[in-house]
Amino acid sequence: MGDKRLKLYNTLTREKEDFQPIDPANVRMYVCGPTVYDFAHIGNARPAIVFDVLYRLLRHHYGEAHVTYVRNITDVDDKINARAARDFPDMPLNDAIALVTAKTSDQYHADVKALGCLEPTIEPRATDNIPQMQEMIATLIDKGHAYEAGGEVLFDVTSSQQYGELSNRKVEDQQAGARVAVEDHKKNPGDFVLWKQSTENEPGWPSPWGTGRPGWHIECSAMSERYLGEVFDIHGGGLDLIFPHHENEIAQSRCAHGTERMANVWMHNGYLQVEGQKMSKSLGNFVTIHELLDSDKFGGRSWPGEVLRLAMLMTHYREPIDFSKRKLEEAERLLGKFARRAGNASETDEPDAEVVAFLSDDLNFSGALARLSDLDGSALASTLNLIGFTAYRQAKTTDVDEAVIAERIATRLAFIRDKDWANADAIRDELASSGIQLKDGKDPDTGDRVTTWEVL
RNA sequence: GGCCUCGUGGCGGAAUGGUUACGCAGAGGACUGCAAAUCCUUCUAUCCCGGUUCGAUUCCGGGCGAGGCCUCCA
Repeated sequence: MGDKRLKLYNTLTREKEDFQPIDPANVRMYVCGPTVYDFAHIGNARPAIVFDVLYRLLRHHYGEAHVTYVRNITDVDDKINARAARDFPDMPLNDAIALVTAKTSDQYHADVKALGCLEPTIEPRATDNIPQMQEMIATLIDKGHAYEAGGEVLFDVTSSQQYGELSNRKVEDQQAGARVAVEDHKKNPGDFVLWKQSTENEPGWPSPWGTGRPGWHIECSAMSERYLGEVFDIHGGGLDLIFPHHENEIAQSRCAHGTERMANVWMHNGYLQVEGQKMSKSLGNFVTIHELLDSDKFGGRSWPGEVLRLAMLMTHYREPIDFSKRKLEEAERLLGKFARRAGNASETDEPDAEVVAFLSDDLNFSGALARLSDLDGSALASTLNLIGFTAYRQAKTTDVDEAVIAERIATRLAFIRDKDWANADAIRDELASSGIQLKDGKDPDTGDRVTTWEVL
């Protein structure tokens, strides 16, 4: 039976299973990363955050040195080409592409860092793995799973008995649907591109099938093999990738390697909506991570990265999430409460076992959250640290002069002793306007007023 | 047309074959000169119809409703 420490829902079997690593000394996870043609939107933030929590949890269970997390960057894609041509029409296409991919991937790194995500162990780029892809394509041709036609190399979906297993689709049904573009050179409408020839100014690499570029699916198969082996533990991504992307990855890898599976556990996060509607450019509710963090485009203000992180985690990763200002506000209040309860405690304790147990049950973050409310001090700080919250306490403590505040508090207390409420309240308002919130308490022994403060 | 999810209180959101977590909001209270913070108490819920069962929100079937994929969108 499986390892009882962790249960994960597996899209392949549609069941929650005990997780059993192939090699506990090296637990291997692959997550589909961004295609760098445009800044990541808040929907893209969800898999980054969800699988970051899983990565941290795996490291907790198996040890930091025993988990390998690969998240790719797709930097060869026709959408990138189109964007580069649009944005830099006067530049040679390949130079424009380099500019677009560099700028976009830099922003992506800044975005996910602000969201509290650890860097993956390895972040391969598609363009650095072209030989690996070509090798896999050659193998697929040799084994009769792929063929050349019309200047392309195509995967023959009828060559794999199990094609459709992940998405529960049958090749015949696809044909019946007839919405797949039928192209003359394809043997079957569902056949997909492994390699396509490039024109002179499109990005291209020499190959036995002409100078060209890889199809979208082959890169993940090639890179996961290179860094994680032919069969690995967990493959993650968004729900919308189940078909065709993941289905095709599985077909490629399984057929090239002759293995029963590509990854043992397939995990998919649910979709995101904004204020009850699908996010789309036409509705005008399309928001990038960058805009949420650094502009007032969403809800009329900017939001700290950890607020976005917490808001994203408040809904179970497999459920659809309705992203809203109200949710962000609730997350922010909660983080503020955590900051007060954690105080200045160090993060040296072991993370709370109950929280770990909740998370280990297919990332039940809501249960974990309920338990977090019972914790304080170091236990709270350490547990929050485990799931990637560290900035919530320091974020806003810059730029305050404690001596000045102490002086103001003393002055106010003197006014209060004289029952000069007007002057006392003036000081409180003055500090409030500069972001300092005073809190009056009572010394339990003497009964004297004790005033503390925090940054709003 | 095929396939996949999901329907829990005002909102968010867990869990469960037998007292329905928790958070936010609301109400009341303690504390306070007034606030803020904190603490205590408290009102609201399992879409509809069948079936299995001693008992279903949970399992099964049907219905209704919502969303998604089938088009190189996480």
